[in-house]
Amino acid sequence: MLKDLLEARLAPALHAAGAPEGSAVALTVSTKPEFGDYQMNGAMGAAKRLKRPPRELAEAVLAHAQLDDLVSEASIAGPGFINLRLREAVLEARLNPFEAEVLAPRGAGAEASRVVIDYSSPNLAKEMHVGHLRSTIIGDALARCFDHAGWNVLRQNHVGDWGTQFGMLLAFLNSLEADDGNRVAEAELSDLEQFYRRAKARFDEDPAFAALSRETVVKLQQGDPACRAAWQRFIDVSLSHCEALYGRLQVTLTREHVHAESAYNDALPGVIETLRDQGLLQESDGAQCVFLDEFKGKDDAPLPLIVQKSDGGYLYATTDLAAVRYRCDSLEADRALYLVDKRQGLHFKQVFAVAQAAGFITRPCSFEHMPFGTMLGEDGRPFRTRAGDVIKLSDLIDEAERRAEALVAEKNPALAAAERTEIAKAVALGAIKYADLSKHRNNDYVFSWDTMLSFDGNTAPYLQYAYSRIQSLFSKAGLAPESLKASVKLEAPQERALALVLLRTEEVLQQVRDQGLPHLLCTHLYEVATAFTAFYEHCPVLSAPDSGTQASRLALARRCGATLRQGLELLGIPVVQRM
RNA sequence: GGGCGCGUAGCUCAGUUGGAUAGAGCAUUCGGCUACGAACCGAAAGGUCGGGGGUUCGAAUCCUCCCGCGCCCGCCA
Repeated sequence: MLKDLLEARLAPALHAAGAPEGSAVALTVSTKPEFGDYQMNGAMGAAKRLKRPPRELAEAVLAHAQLDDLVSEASIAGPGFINLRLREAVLEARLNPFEAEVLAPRGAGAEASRVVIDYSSPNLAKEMHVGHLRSTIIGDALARCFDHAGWNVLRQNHVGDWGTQFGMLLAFLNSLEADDGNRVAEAELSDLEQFYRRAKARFDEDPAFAALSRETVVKLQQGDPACRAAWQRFIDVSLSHCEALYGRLQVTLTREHVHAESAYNDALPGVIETLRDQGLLQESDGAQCVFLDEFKGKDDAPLPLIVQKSDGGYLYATTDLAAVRYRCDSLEADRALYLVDKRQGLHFKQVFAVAQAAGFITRPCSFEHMPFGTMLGEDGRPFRTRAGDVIKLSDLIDEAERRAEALVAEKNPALAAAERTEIAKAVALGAIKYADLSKHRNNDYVFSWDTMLSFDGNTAPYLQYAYSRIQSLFSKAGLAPESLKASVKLEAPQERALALVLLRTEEVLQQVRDQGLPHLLCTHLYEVATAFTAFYEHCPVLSAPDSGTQASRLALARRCGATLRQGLELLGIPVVQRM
């Protein structure tokens, strides 16, 4: 990375200039072009700690730094900024062997570690709805980013397949089958949402049925074979629904990534046992709880994590503790990321703390809740239909594809129907995902069809468009991008600016992995696309002044296209040749 | 009551962990196709970064106190 290259020279220089051990170089991208490419801010911070004039320390840093081969201009500005401008030759050298850096995964490199990513994790009792979108999309983008960097990624779809509502559903299923026979019941399951609603209605109206439901839960949990078989059938149908949606969304989750709640059933008594052995368990109002000093409730009262109900039943805290154990011991993860709604922040803080206290974390593994906010409608309230119902994911995708198709037809009427549909699907998918991924996940965000499908600004269609323009260059030139042998020679300022942005990609991906923030990649790709259009406006490619310039510009365009395609792919968004 | 998070341009959002004159995109106003894709580009205008105080060379960012909103806080997940 460019940044590493400079830091490797600046860190020793900062030290040699007298800065205390561990002083940050604080190298950042320059805020303005006149400040060069990168700026080092660390001299000022270090000077403060040394109580020395910052400019003087900055001068000492420059005196000690060996930068000549990398930097064409290094100057001190303001209170003690060090502004650096990289040599074109350095940029060119790193730009040209692009296949190795951009296209090929780094494989078992420096970061070859194992990361568990817990995402999507819908409840199988119901059909997937927009509430599952964020975890699914953000988690999948992160999984792709870690994959690309050579991590061993262990996707975990922690689906909800256990719990009280399954008693109700199974009881309802049984009653339908008693009435109508199996075939009809299968048909009923084709619309899970409606099935759930009907079961719930009966549960609320019919006390006998409610009682039956509760009995059914007990039978299920005791392992009654008939009950288990019906449950398994229900789960299979529900999982198939999920898989169909994952397919439409081009999400990389498959059945092998499913590690359901029920998979931890056998481990739950052991969790309680260990907690008891560790002396962490306390009974409170009949429930088994863990109280840790760091968690306080009202009036400094201790705040429990309840791990076993007074009736002996286990809770999701118990399951999550078992999952921590499994992910640490059996999966041998180095990091475990939980893409779960931010409302569960306290829950995970407690679970991770209890797991630590109980010794469940037996090896260095960082457990990280990656919270995200709620998807809101344009009225600022949680995104729902007019009637107040949750919006089914399948309906959302249908609507996006319908709108995208109309849009593509309007913008490019010349396209044949088949290609138009293909493009519309790519645009729809990009719109849905990018709308979500381009915002900081921690905040709630407002869902808007118009913003989403807009072709302007920081949107997926804009990026897809930039990519298709590059492809158009190559098809007009009548050559395949791979066949190009020329290397990039940077001359125009727009070429240089584009090169610089492209070479920042790895830095950005590093941040995405460190912080679990895919929106940083979105922002970066948008910068790539705008830098490309500036280049495209000012630097004729096909009608370049000479063949050398043309070849160089094509090589730069190719590199840019590869970065856009790769970047979008890491976000789970497809590109198209034409649109 | 306690805890967590949020509050930045009319709207939707960034802000690289304390750095230079706070940035984009929509929308608005103006300008650019006999131009490799105008599905584009350029320009203008738009701000007391919720408010006060503090820390220092320097604060949207850190500390503190208020205001407003959201969420969480013992047997749902």
